[in-house]
Amino acid sequence: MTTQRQTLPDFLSTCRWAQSVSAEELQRVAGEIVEKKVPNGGYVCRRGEDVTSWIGVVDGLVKMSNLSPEGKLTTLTGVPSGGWFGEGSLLKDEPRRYDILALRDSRIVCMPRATFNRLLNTNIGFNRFLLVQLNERLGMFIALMENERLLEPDARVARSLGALFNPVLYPGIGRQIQISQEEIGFLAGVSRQRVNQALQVLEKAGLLRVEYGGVTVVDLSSLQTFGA
DNA sequence: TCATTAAATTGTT
DNA sequence: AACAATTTAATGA
Repeated sequence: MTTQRQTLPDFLSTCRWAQSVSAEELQRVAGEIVEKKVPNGGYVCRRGEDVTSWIGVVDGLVKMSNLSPEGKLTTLTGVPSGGWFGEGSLLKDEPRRYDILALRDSRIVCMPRATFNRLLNTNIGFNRFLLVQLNERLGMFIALMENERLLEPDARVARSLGALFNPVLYPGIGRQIQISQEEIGFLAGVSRQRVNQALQVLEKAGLLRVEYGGVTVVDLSSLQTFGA
């Protein structure tokens, strides 16, 4: 495992929203952010909780999921390293609507609501970032619906994986991601067996490499448009 | 460091 | 869903 210990300032410098924040302000923000480690399978936050912060993934992978009253688990989306989420719940001032689970040991940072609001009230660049982020996510969910309705399993797997490498939402993510085929199945809405089959097809097509417990993307744009 | 074992993940039916 | 094979992680000599 390449467990590189990235410092908080290092991480923040890779975040797009930080580009529009002055050095002094960023330092102040860094001091207000709380770091925490969440073990594989642990909760980053739970449905129904008060939303007290905006959440960033320094290293790791988390998923938003929802447990229905009948006990059916649905995975909505995954957030890899470099991603921030929860701005929707902060802006709406409502309890968190989904469980966030770590898919592997993850380093998480929490920006307190007060800090988030200060940036919102004082920094136009930050507001513009949020617009772009919300717009990008909206596009992602629309594409997701399209995928589920129109595409065959190979393409669903390809595009679900491709979405994890969205450069706008998750900048700085490499080409490799650690995720089990079972979890890819949850994200793509197909069985683990079918994921295995699809990954082999995609590997033969030269779009990615299959590894134990993860994949490395070789041709991202082809992956994101597979089946078009 | 090496060997053994358990746990996780993959590949196939 | 079940099973065997493979890879990794953990343990202790």
